[in-house]
Amino acid sequence: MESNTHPLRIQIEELVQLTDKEFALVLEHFQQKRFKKHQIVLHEGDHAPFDFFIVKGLMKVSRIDLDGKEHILQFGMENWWVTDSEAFHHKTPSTLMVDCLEDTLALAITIENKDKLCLELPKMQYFFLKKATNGYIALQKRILCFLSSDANDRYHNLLSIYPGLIQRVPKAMIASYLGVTRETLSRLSGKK
Amino acid sequence: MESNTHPLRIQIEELVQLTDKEFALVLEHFQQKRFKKHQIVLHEGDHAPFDFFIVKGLMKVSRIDLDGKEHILQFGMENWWVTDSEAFHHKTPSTLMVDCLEDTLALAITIENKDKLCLELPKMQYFFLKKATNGYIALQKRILCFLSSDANDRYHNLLSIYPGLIQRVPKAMIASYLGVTRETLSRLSGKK
DNA sequence: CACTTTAAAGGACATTTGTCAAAGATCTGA
DNA sequence: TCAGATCTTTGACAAATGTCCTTTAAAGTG
Repeated sequence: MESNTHPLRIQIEELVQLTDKEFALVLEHFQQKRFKKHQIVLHEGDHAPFDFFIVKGLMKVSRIDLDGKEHILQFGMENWWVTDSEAFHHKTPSTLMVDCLEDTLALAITIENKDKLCLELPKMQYFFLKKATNGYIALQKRILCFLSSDANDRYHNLLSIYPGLIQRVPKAMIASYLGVTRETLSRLSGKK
Repeated sequence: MESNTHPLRIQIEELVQLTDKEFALVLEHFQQKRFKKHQIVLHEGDHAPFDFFIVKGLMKVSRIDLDGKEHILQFGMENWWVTDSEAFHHKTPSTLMVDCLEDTLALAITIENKDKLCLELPKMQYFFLKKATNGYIALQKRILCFLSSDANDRYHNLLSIYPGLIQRVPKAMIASYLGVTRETLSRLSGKK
């Protein structure tokens, strides 16, 4: 892949500029991973050795509750970062499951390499700080959506956050992300 | 206040060690602010010039929706950080309101001083990165709570996140934080 | 202390959402 | 292409929650 058009480089350079050499250094800290559709990337209870930058494909992060119902915390498509954040950063057993909804190509980084990269290239610590801050803001918005919007509004909000997702994911999973049953989501479809 | 027992220093030193001189430098980037109960610290639509570290007192962050209903995104008591994150970091007009539930003493930092401090003292950038990451993890947990728990579970979850809050805040506000009406919360009180 | 405001709880009823069941539609792999 | 699996929609009913209202208690104010 041409370095200048590498999706990871494009994302980083939205926040900080890198030389070719610096980006090469960044890439050295990642390993490329391929997963097949339906493959489980992280089992609940396991340690989470990687944070994944998705180059191509689609993953989901979810939890199965005591009644066997799946609750979807996050979808990850191209250019999204996906992991169990708590397990990854705190080295605790994962409470979430990560699996693939499509064949997926990802760049994987360990917490050790992430810390090392931040020390070697302080720009990258700035990059990760901005990404964490923006992630925090995005989750605040999702919470406000739970507080103030009904399922219909949340559905339309989802469409704007994940353009194209609706064509790639069963509606039952969309419902799970929204916190309603598939029946409720189905009844919503009639409404604007 | 004795420097070694300053609440801000205690919080920072949970993640990075500081010399007396370094902590003095940190403090130089903040200004002390006092607010009275019911005082509005940030009006919706205004710019958010400060992130507040609460030394003493209690604030809330909320939004009033089109029907006039208040939705509470966050409470901030001692040692919590409070602002409209999006408005503060992106310098956009605030979409949230911040006000005081008690007389409050806070340390206020501007985004310019925060950036400057991170450059002067890279440890502090690391500190803010860890805080942002932990904040992200906490919000993920709150979202999972919305997805998988009923209001009763969310209520007990709130009690564990904000010990002592229940004694300081009207139940109607607790209900607003949980995303239910005060009547529903009242019915819950009977259940374990 | 008296007075006003605010908070809490509960009842009655309407609305929303979940649950369970069934049927049709779509996708998928041999 | 066919047959099984998965997905989506719909209906009937139950459960949860919201809305509106009243009553009582508690807190704040002059």
